[in-house]
Amino acid sequence: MIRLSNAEENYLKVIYALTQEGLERINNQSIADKLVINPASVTDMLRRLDEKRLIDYSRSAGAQLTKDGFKLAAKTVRKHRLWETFLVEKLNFTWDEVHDVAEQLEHIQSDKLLDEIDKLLGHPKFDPHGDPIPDANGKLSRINASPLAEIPEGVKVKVISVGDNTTAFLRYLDKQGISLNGTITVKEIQAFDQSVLVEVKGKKEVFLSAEACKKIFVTK
Amino acid sequence: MIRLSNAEENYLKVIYALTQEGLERINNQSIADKLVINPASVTDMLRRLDEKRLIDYSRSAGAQLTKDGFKLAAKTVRKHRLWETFLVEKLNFTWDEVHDVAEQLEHIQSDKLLDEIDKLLGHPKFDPHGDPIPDANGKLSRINASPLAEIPEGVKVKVISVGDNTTAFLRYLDKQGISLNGTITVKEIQAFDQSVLVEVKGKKEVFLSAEACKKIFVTK
DNA sequence: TTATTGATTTAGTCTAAACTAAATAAATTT
DNA sequence: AAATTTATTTAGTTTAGACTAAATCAATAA
Repeated sequence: MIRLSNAEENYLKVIYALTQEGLERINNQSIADKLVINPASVTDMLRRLDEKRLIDYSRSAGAQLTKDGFKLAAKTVRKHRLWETFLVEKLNFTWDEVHDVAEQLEHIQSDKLLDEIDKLLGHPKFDPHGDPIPDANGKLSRINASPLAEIPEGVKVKVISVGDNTTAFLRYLDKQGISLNGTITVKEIQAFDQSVLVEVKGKKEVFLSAEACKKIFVTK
Repeated sequence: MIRLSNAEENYLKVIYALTQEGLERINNQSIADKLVINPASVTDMLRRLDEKRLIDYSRSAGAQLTKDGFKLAAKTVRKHRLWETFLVEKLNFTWDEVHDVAEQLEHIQSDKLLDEIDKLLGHPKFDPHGDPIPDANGKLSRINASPLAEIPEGVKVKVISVGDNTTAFLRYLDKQGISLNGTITVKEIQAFDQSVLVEVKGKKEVFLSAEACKKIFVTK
């Protein structure tokens, strides 16, 4: 197997993520935004990844993962999410503490380590943020979830995943009593700003901003 | 706390190790040998580490860890050895499989991670090779051990640690039936090459080369 | 003491991965 | 269609951390 640098893995991961998000064309700017780097740097790297046949890249078509690139990207994401799960399940981390550490751990090169962690955790399908963990072939379990922002008044739903893994957002959810698999009932959508009054776990009522509601994914 | 690069941590670790080995003067050449890099590169890095007040460096006196440098080096060693212990204790690694992975894991930056691993393992004092794990203050448990090469004929000893963590050496020991805490009786020291005939665990007799005997540390 | 050997440093080069500023190309708005 | 905005690329720079070759310094041996 090819040995990639951390930077290369991070680029592949971002292209993978943007692809999952359904972007029609992965352009340099969006990659630069995600990685918080200069677009000029992206041009360089995309050319190198194209050289290595990990992506197909052209100015007009943007970047697309090749078969090899997809496999490597999925593996990095798999590692990231397995490590996050491990940290929460085995080492008393909370869901808002795991992202940054997993960003480092995902670059550790050891198939045995990955397999043993997976085994220890019982081959989990979802990470602590509800994101699916790619299996060894890169295949994802999918759950059909909608953003809370699209749920009409009166409907009771279950929280399936969150679309923002930053400490700030997750602590905000903690404060509101919102956690994975918890239930939420939409009480009142405010017409003027799309914020939503919800009942959390059948108890307290809280307001969630429209922004927050786009990042909370739920199902019936 | 200061954030060091992996390379910087590796240099500090090597200086720490050479200091432990009792070298009177840590010179550029010995560092270059351990890291398998060019001595000219060492000069560069030692100056940078001196700049950062992690070592005191001069051509005549060589390199010495400062208080800060020592703390950081000990922490890296602590991480390395805790990870090795974790891999063996929790993830079914064998003692010959852990070194390279721990070389990567030792650079992960997360105090919580380190503390939780330590807690999970029950605050171990020694790693799978019998090397002492520095505590949070850099303090080492010491066991007075001698190389097997210095044990006279007829004496029965216990294996305490090994001075070479390479896969090759450890597999060799496995083959001979030698493991940590196992007993060895010195039967016959060969005059012509200092190789030693030993009885392992009161059963089979094997020959150990003089080289090997320098790397096996034992106690009575 | 001089010669030899070995260690260290200097000077210049290389690579990966970033940067800035300017130029060009493409897309959108007027 | 022209003007403006946005995206991309070019060209040149930077930094860390390595390299080589040559020069210098220090220690040891003849």
